[in-house]
Amino acid sequence: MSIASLSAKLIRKARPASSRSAADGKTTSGRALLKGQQTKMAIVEAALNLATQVGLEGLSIGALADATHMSKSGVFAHFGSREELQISVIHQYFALFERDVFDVAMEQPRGLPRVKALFNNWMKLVAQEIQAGCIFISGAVEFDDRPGPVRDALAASVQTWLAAMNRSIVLAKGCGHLRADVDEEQMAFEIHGLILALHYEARFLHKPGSVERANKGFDNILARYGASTVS
Amino acid sequence: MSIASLSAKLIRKARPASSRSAADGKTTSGRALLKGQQTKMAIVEAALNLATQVGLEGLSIGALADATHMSKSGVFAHFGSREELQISVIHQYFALFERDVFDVAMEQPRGLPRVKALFNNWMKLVAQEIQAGCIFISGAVEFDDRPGPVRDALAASVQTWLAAMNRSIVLAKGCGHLRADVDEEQMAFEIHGLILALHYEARFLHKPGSVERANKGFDNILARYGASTVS
DNA sequence: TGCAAAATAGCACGATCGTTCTATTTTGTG
DNA sequence: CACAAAATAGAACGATCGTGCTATTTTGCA
Repeated sequence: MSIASLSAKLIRKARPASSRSAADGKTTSGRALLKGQQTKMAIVEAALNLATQVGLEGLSIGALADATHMSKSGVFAHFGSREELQISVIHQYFALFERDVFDVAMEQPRGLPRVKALFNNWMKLVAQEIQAGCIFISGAVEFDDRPGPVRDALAASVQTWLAAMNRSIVLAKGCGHLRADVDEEQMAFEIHGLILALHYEARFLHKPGSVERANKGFDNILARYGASTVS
Repeated sequence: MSIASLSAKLIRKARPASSRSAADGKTTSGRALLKGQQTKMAIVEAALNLATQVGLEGLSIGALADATHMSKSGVFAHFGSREELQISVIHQYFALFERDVFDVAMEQPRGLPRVKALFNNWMKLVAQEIQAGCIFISGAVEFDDRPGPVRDALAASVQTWLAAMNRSIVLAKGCGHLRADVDEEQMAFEIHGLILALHYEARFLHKPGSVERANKGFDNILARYGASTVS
């Protein structure tokens, strides 16, 4: 099940290759990819690596050409514009997020276990991004004042993910794992804040113990919103 | 009293003019400024306005020259390099932060009232920055992977402010306004998260009700950390 | 295997950037 | 008022950027 089941086709449009098989040149249906699509996937992957370091705005076609040992025009031809490249990177990151954070958590039963799993996976990703940067966070700053298709794609991805997080909280409340008077939006807001504070203090300020503080903050939130005695 | 009393001379170095009088051409000592320093202040002010919209990295000397009706080289001569311009903007923003957030709050008695005032002023600034952007937040993303003097100046400013916030919490604990077992760093971390979530959800996602949620989050934090019955 | 089509490279363009150098104007002061 | 110094303008530089155009190479299929 994908996050997009919440708001179908919001994200996935005209994405030719599956998001699962990363670089083996096969789709989920097993059909071999054309050479062009294969290298395009490799380019997008390299672009994502680059963007996590320099941001979506810092992503340049020249640097990407060097990283992939291709010519500028060779890279460019796959996208037709820099904006399209940025959007591809956003979709790629969304797919990664879906796989590493969402899908794994969905194996947990609905309710508090799933909420916890979503948070923990999210934490795990952001914690490893202390070295690499999260384009959902850096992109928000880069495009908050810049309307256009890139901003739209980014906002749609983020909103889809936040909606998924929200929905898991609603389900947990429905299961009786959270207090009946819980404001789900409020709880999601506070959790989001913990992630952002972790990213800020660990990645920018290099403050030690940030991961522990984010985890402790989540415990505090659960203690406030959780129904009496749930582990 | 200035924030810098916490870590003296960490921020202020070789800042020729006072940060108080913004554009009247007088220093606090009353001595008239030379024309050059006057226009430099005007440039920095315009640069800050620009930077809140396009970020420190998006700040270009050409655009700044247009905004101030000057020539590129005329603007440039005041700083000698773009980095120095960026650092000037950071110092200017820090001064604004000090005046609007810190100094006003210091009029409150130490303890919970001062902590609340610091948060409320901070909120007020970030809330109005929903339209304009906060360079302490955007700058963190832009320079988290880019070592150098600009990053150093930014990190020093932010750390000075966060230390001030932290100190006010320590004092509140000392006053008995907070529970004796409060982890001040943890509390500051969670508050920082609320501000960051507000900036993210309101400015980037345009989600309504974010200000209220940040305020509610602060109430929740106080409810958890506050000593029994304090208004 | 041959051939059209797809993929990639090479090159050049206009624009914008930070910066430098030199000339001109403006300022402050003896 | 005069004159040195400070402030500003103007033009040009090398670099980098996204992008378009045209060859050349590579691919996949009949």
